[in-house]
Amino acid sequence: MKKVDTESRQNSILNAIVESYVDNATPVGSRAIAQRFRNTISPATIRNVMADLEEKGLISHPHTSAGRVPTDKGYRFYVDSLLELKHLTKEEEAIINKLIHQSTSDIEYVMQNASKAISIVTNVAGVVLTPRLKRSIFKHIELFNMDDSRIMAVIVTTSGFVKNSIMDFEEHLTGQELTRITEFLNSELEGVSLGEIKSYLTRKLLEERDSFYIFLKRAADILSVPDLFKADDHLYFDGAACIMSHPEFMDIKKARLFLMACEDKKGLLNLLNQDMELEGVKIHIGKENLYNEIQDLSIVTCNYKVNDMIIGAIAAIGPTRMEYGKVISVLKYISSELGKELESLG
Amino acid sequence: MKKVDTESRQNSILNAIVESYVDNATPVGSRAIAQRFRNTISPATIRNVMADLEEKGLISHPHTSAGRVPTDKGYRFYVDSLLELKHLTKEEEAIINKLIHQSTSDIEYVMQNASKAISIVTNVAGVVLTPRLKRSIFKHIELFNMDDSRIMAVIVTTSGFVKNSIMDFEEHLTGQELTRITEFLNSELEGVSLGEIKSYLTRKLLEERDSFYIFLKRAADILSVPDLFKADDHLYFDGAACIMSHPEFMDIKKARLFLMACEDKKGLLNLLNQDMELEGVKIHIGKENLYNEIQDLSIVTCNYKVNDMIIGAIAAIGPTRMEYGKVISVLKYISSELGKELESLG
DNA sequence: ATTAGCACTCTAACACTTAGAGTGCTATTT
DNA sequence: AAATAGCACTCTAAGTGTTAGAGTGCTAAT
Repeated sequence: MKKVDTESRQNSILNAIVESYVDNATPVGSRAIAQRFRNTISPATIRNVMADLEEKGLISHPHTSAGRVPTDKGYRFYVDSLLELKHLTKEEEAIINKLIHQSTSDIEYVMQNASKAISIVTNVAGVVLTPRLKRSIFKHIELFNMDDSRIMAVIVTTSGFVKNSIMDFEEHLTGQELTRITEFLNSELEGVSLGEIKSYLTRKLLEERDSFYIFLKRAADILSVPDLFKADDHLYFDGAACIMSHPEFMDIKKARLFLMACEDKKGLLNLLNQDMELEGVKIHIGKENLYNEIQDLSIVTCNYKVNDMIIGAIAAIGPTRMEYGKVISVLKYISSELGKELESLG
Repeated sequence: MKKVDTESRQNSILNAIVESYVDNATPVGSRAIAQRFRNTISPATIRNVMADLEEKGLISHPHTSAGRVPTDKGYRFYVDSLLELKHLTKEEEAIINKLIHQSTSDIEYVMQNASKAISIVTNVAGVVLTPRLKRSIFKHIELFNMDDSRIMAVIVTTSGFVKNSIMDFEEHLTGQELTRITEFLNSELEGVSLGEIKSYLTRKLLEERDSFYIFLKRAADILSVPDLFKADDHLYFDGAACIMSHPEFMDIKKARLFLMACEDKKGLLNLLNQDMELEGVKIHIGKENLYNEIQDLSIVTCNYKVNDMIIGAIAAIGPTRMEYGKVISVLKYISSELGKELESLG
């Protein structure tokens, strides 16, 4: 009899279990798996393998005599080693493109639609984090007096994002002075990321020692207003309703906990800000490593770029039982399309 | 025997039914009502009155032998004629104030917190519509060249709202020209609402016939960019999770429909924009007159003002069985606090 | 090493029963 | 005439059995 690689058979059976469970949301039995293998392996054999997988902690029994269900660890192994990406259909790409590439210059609208696109195509909730200002590249600044004691600054980034901030400023600057400072900053800061402006100007300050110093200092003071780079922490969310179509949320209690997690902007913000730094798609499964240890919830995140610069992140939130292969592909695709759209707006 | 006013007794019994049902979410029987009246009326009598109320369509039987439940029509009568406003507790006011009067100049944050305040205090979902630009009063404008073909306009309103828009403009204007136009607009438009700017300038145009005409025309052209007043259609939403604590959403199907209604930004936007025009609190009960006829959902809306000018709206969305008296008071209070906060930011 | 066979377990579904809450009607009281 | 007590009736929700079927784990056979 031909020798079978135990390891690889275990893997392919785990793979089958996960996929069957993701499809049907019902514990999967040995018979069902055997059928997936066109009965080339008997249910009894599969039961043995299942026992092994259970010992490894990759699957579990809800009750003595029910089928098997993947554990968090099982999903983890699946996404790390087994999973195959699923290509998007033409229709899905069309839906996404239609939503994202609207001919509008309204970034808010694009973001909102991106989150909607995620949720429609993946059938789980979609989240979009606005472009991080600190990561954005300076394009243009304009300063002007609002009244005697307040200056308004308008900063435009290469990704088309506009940030304005009103600041109190004790000493009144004349329009001329402001214009000079504006011109100076515009010529000086081109291509600098907003996050670096402060240190950039400080460095400049150290170099300069002549009459220019005071002038430069003033410009730095204006831009050091704390509020200027704050408040770009908006999350766009969509798909709360479609989440409810998953059978795991038959129990309202669970549905509620899920929604609470979705509404926890701070937690999501932290997670996205962290994940953003890492390349590619990141997956958080169940209790694994979430800020919030309560429920059967997975989050898949992916950053997006403008002109090859990481600038924000998008995510899908759903039950641990989700189509990871598809979700990953969708996020990658949307990330790329969103990046393109933002470039065109910039 | 003393003669009893049938009408007024019917009313007070309806009142008791509604309030009991709102409290307990369970069909209310004659015994329970009798107890509410400290048994000054017997259950049998109440049954007779209930039969009358049912004939009038104000209450109904879920099943032959269950208690009574208010119909949409019953709620309508209740809110129109019977309802007593409920005062907020000091604690509730404190929660609201803490959320709204943050010492931040970030309007987004204030709006988000206002929606959260609604949902926390009323235990239904809260919605806040951003200040309508068209209703806002012009305070300041700044125009500057982004590059050869694009001008950026930044408009500041008295409510502290800042709107910026980038527009393509065939003919290049020099910085000087732009500055002159800016100065002109600033002196000319003070106190005009953004919605009236267009007609205001058109009127001016008709009056003027001299060399100033071209100049004025140009200014009008710049401000007639369609995008400038668009895109202030953001809704802040909070409380999807807390909605799930209501027993009417035990059935996931209903929960889902409810969430779908909450996510229907367009529908809500329409409703809020309409209601905004009317003074005071507006209530939409059940199938009564909602854009969406599917479910047991009520929406209560209230506009808010800045400097006595109606400028936006807030709303509470929940099951028809909600504490109208409280919700109304809360919306009024939050509307007023939100207005104050915006004035202080302006 | 694999598989067939079989005893065993657990659930989900269905039928049946029952307690209790509530109604509506009628006769009685005030 | 209006209010109420009394009572038969209805319907639900909860509990109890029962059963079919899906699934397991073990052992013996291949």
